This record gives sequence, C-alpha cells and structure tokens, in this order.
Amino acid sequence: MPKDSALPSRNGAASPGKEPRTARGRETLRRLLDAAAAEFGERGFHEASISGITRRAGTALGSFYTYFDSKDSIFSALVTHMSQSVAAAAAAAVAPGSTGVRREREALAGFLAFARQHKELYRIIDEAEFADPDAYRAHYMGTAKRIAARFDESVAAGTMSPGDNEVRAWAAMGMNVFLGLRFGVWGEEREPDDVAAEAERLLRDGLGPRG
Amino acid sequence: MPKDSALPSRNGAASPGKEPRTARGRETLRRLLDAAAAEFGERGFHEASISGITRRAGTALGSFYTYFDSKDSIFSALVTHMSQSVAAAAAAAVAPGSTGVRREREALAGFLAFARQHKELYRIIDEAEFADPDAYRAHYMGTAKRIAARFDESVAAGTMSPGDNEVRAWAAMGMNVFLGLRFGVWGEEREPDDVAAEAERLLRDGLGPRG
Amino acid sequence: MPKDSALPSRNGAASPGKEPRTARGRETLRRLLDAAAAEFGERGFHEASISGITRRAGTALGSFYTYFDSKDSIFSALVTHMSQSVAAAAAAAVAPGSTGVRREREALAGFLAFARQHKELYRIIDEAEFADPDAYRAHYMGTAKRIAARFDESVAAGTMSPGDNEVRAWAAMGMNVFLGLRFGVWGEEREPDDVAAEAERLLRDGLGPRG
Amino acid sequence: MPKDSALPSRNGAASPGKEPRTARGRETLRRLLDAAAAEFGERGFHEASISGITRRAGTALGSFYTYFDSKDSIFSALVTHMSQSVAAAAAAAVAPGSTGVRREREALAGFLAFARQHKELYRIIDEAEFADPDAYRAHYMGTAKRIAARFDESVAAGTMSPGDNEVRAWAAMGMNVFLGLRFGVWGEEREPDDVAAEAERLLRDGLGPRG
DNA sequence: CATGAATGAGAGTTCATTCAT
DNA sequence: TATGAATGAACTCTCATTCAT
Repeated sequence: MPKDSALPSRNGAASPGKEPRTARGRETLRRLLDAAAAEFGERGFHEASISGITRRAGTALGSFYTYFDSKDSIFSALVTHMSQSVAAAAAAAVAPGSTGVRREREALAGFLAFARQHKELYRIIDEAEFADPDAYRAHYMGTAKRIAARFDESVAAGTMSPGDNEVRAWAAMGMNVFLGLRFGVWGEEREPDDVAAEAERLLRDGLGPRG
Repeated sequence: MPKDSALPSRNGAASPGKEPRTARGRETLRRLLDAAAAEFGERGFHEASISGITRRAGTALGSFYTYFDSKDSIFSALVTHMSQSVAAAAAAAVAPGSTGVRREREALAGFLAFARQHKELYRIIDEAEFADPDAYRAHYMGTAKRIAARFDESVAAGTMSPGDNEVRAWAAMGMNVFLGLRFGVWGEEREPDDVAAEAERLLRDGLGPRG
Repeated sequence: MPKDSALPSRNGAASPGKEPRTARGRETLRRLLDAAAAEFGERGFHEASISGITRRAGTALGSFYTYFDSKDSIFSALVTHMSQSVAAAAAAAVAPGSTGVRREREALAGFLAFARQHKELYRIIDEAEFADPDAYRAHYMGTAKRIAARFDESVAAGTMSPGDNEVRAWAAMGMNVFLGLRFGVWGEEREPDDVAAEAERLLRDGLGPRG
Repeated sequence: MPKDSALPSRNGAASPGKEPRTARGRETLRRLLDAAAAEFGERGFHEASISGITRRAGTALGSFYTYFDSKDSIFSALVTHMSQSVAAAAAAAVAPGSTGVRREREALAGFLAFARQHKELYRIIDEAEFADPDAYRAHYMGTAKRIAARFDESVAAGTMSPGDNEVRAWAAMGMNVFLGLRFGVWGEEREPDDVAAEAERLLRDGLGPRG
C-alpha cells in the first residue's frame, strides 16, 4: 500500500481562487509550503513572518499573496495537512486485519516514527490552539473519534473488553501524544519499539498488581 | 492538610527588585496578576496586551512596569504559579496512605476539579511552549518525575506491577492531560468521578479482553 | 578638481542589506537622509523623532525601516557622511602645492564656508559625543591626524618650525572648530576671510610682543 | 589664595522656593547634586534619569522634587556650577601680576588640571548645547569675553601684539578646550606642563619658519 | 506571474512628574 | 521632610498586507 495514498495533494493547498495554473506556479507554491512548515515549526506562528517564509522559499515577498490570502490561511492549510498526514501515517502503520491492543501499538509505532521525522509537528499543531482553534479542536476530536471507532470495532470483535470508549480513546490519544513528545521529539534515548511495547503492556494488562 | 500550603505566596511574583513595599502596592500587584491570568487565558500570550491587563486591573498602563520587567516576565511568573498550583491541587487530592492505581485516580480527580475551576490552565501552560520553552519543559518534566516517583513507590509496595516507570509516567500524564482538556475544559458532559473511574479501570486492568 | 570627488556616494548610506534596488527606492532613501539631517540638526538626536524624519521626507513611518535598522544607524550614517564631507571641503579649499601656515589658512577658510552652508554640522557632530561616541572620537582623531600630517610635511619642507605636531594639531583643530562655531554658525558679523587672515597671523607669528 | 573662594556655594543650587531649611535638608540637597554630576557625566543628559540620580543619592524618588522643579533645572544648576568652577580654577592658576602669553599658559595649565580631576566636565558642558542652549552659549561667550579682556589688557601693557582680540580669544579658547579634551580627558600620555609649554610656544611665536 | 517598495495600525516600554501617606 | 506608588504621553520598532511596475 503506497504510504502517501491517503495524503492530500498539495495542489489544493493554495487559497481558493489562487491555485497555480502553470508548472512554474506549482513549483513556487510547493516551495512556499515547505518554507512555511520550516518557519512555523522553528519559530511558532506569531514569531514566524511572511518575509521569513519568502526568504526561505527564495521568492519575493509579494509572491506569497499570489497563492495565499493571509498568514492565517497558509497556517490553516499547514495544520490541516499535518493533521491528515499524521493520521495517514498512523493508519499506514497498522497491518491489515490487525485488531485490539495490538493494533493500537502499531498505530503508536507509526506515530512515533512520524514525530521523529517531522519534529515541527508539535509546534504546528499546538500553536493551532491559539492561531486556529477550530482546526485544533477538529484535529483532536477527529483523532479521538478514529481511535474510539477502532475500540468499538475491537470490542465487537472480542479483542478488547467493553467500556466507555470515548473516555478510553482520549486517554489513549493523550498517552500517544505525550510519548511522542518525550521520546520522539525531545529525546531519542528510548527505541520507538520499546516505547510502543511498554505502551502495549499498559493498554493490555494495566498497571495493577499481577496475580 | 491546608490545600494551599504548597502554593507560592504571590508576594514573590513581582520581578526582582520590584516587590511592593506597601499594602497598597501588594494590592495592585495582586490585581495585576489576576488580570494577567484572565487576559492570557482568554487571548493567549501573543494576542494578550499589557494595556489589556492594566485595563482589567483598573490601573494605569505604566503601573504594570512598577511590578514587572516585561510581558515575558509576568507570563513566566504566571506559568510557574500555575504549574505549582496544579501540582499542589493534585497532591492535595490524594488521601494520606493511598497507593497504587487508586492513588492515581485520586490525583486525576483532583486535577480534573482544578481544570474545571481554572479553565485558563491549558491556554497558559500550552502557550509556554512558545513564550517560555524552559518553563514548559520544566513543567512536564517535573510532573512526569513526580508521577514516576509515585509509581516506583507503588511497585516497591507491591501495589503496582513492575515496568518502565518513566515511559508509564509519560503515558499516564498524557492521559490525564487529555482527559482534563476534553472533560474538564471543553465539555462537562461526563462527571469527573466517572472519568476518573474509567481511567482507574484502564490503569488497573488495561483494555485487553477479559479472561 | 571636482569638489565632491572625495564625498561618499549616498547609495551606501542605507543599513546593510537594505540598499535600494530601484530608482524609486534610491529617491526615497535620499529624501530620508536629507530629512534626517534637517531633523537632527534642528532638534538634536534625542529630541528628533523618526516620525519627524518621515514627516519631513513625505514618506510613511514604516518606510524608514525599509532603509535603516534604527534611529542610531541613520544617525551614524549621517555623522560619518558629515565627517567625510567636512574633511573633503577643507581639502578642496587648499590650493595645490600650498604649504605651511598658508595652507592652514586655506583649509580654515574652506571649513568656515562649509559651516556657514551647513549650520547643522555642529549639532550633529557634537551630539555624536553622546549618541555615537566611537564616531565622535573617530572624527576628531582623524581630523587631528590629517592636520598633524600636514604639519609634518610643512616642517620637512621648511615652511613651518619644528615642534610637537600632535599637540599643535589639536590646538589648531580646536581653534578652527571654535572659530567656525562663533563666526560660521552663531554669527556672521566677521567676514570669513578676515577671520581666516587673523588666524593665519596667529599661527604664523603668535601673539607675543613684536620687536 | 583659597582655591574655592570664587566658587558658588551649593546652598543656592536648589530651585527657587525650594531651598533647604534644615541641616538634614542641606545634606540631602548636596547628595542630590553630587549624584546628578555623576549621573549626567556618565550617561549624558538624555540617558540620565531622575531615578538614577536618587538611587545614587540614596534618597527616595519623590525627594528630588523637594529641591528641584525638574530635570532641566538641576541640569542647569549643574552647568552653571561647572561653568563657574572651571572659570575659577583657571583664574586661580594665574599668578598675581602675570600677563601676556605667560598668563595664558598658566590659565591653560589650571584648566588642564581641572579637566583631569573632573572628567564629567565635557559631558556636562557639551550636552548643554542641546539641553540648555542658553547656558551653553553663555558659558562660551563668557569665557571668550574673559580671555579677550585679558588680551586687551596685555596689549595695553605691551606684553602682547595688537590684533582682533575677539577672534584671537575664540581661537585660544578652542585650543584650550581641545587640548583639555585630548590630553586631559581622553588620554594622559602627555604631561600637562608639556602641553601647556607647547601651547605657550605656539601662542608666543606661532608656527612660522624661524629665522 | 514575480517583484519589492510603501503603508500605518499597533505593540511594548520608558520615565518625568504628581500626590497621598 | 521623606517616601514610593501611580500616571500617561510619547517613543521606537514590527510586519501583514497592498499595489505599481
């Protein structure tokens, strides 16, 4: 399964009515988006500047507005893209037919790998809380909903015990997010596989005393 | 145990060398800190303005600088204060002698209650990622360390199974943070007790199929 | 000999990286520099304001920062320009082949004429003592060095008696500066030629009793 | 002859109507004046602050206004005091009965000694050009007038050749000022006596070729 | 489609001065 | 007489956005 099949094409990332019509235009748009990911990731939304983006992209300042309406709109495009990319990465890491706690481990492993490759992920999603609250909410609501749906399916399949799957989904999502922050972005002293294995044990058996 | 025993006095919240020396000054400082919590909580660090803070506090613009060196420094003071307050609230909610997964449930319940009372909590801590990265890191590193220490103790007491307690602490912290966001700040459709109970079940027994 | 041959081009007066790239930009830069000379000359560095400069230049406030990094940097550019211009004016007033005390008189006459045409000269150089001490020092050190070099040459040529030429150069420079202040800027009741002639007599024969 | 006999008492330095009435008040006033000389000398008029002055003086901010009307007024008091002090120092250095070029040398030596002891002299007088133009003008006009009067007297006594004594006085004053700046304040690599001797030679015999 | 100069609202910060205690 | 908190006008500088070329 081609990894990027679920990823949105960047052709649609420009603001409405500003899609490029020529190959040269598509190239400029792509350079602006890459530059914006770097700029927002390094400096955060408010510290980032349009001139910083165009400087990185090697275009003139005014060219930015050929493709985007505003600073907000390119940031939104980026958040949406990030949100979809990370969802796709997690989905792609799940083996076909996988279920239950095992499936959650695979998704976490995919997420950890993505976070290591895209360290700007947190800076962009987190700043959306302030710069684009709707997108922020949509990202976590959507992610939780996908996890809860997996849990529902697993319960039905008998590979997971029943319970309040919305609460459990938010708990599992928080777990993943903070493991990704700590062991994907801030430090790499644990192997992703070991982190995922420990998380799987927690999710399967809990922390209660054995026996 | 008096709930606030671990809270820092607000006397020390002014920038160094700017501590108030009169009762009137202490009152003004307190009004500024309360106003800043509201302003930063509602608008986020960058959208917040000093004039917004002084307007809420009912002081002149220049009075802000009688007590603080800069916008950054009052924000730092607030983040530190929040960080200490939330830690104290969680600690205070734990019954003396409590241990194991039960103790984690109590701490989470304390945290959820705190989050409901202080909805600005997330806006302030989260924006520290951008406005005061050291404080942000210190907050989560410190919280994770406290949780891991509790886990170590519980394992030693036989009330928790052994495992990689650093990874587990980050997992548990993420769980708490996201449950607090969803069911403390964004919506109140679940009772905190029910959320805490579901989390306790997850932490004790995991999600694996029951045998 | 074209009088301005030694003058720096104003193209290089913008802050580094902010040089204009179009004719329109060069025109704006020139207007800002002229306006700044007037503003600093009339009001002094600290009383001068950027908005005063842009108002005189007929540009928007923000346009100032298209060409200069700060108030300090345009002031520095102006001091340097003034310093070079006055040196060039003095040099240009010296007849080729002139030497000894006669040459000093010619340089003084050139300086007096320059001071009368550029009454902002003193306000700008003098305030550099506070706003740009390095440039201030460099201006007078450089001027003294040029005068001392002329003295050395004249002594070698036998058109001047030997002595401590560094001390003498500072003395002669001070003489010129104060004659320029009094009879160039503050009042014009003496003809520049008469002033220069009196100074020449002083420098040639001293004030001692004749006979 | 007591050196300070011509110095103004500092009792009269407060703003009108604000003279101290008690010994404690006189002490506070004196501390403020000393602190102001240091603050203005180190930082210049505009960079100096009232709070910097009171901090140095060890008094409360508000106490400043017990003795002075404004920042300008204490600066004016200081400029006047400096101007009178330097005049007194030069006068005191002249031997009774001295005349002609010899007398000028003595006055210069007194001035150089004063400048070395009061390095804030230039910063204060020079900034008066901007902060108190009338006092600045009065200082130099007055100084030039005193020098010219000495010249007149010397010419009448036959110890000096006749000439345009106003022009010559400004020339001599500028000489003194710049020698004081260079060899009194900026560097001390020349002995004051040697500087004064070189200046005397210049003033007596000029720089023309001997013979 | 690309360029880069021009715009101006708005921010944080300073500090001389006032005043109640 | 001394204190120090309060005031607010004024400043420099930033940068998203517009627009003529």
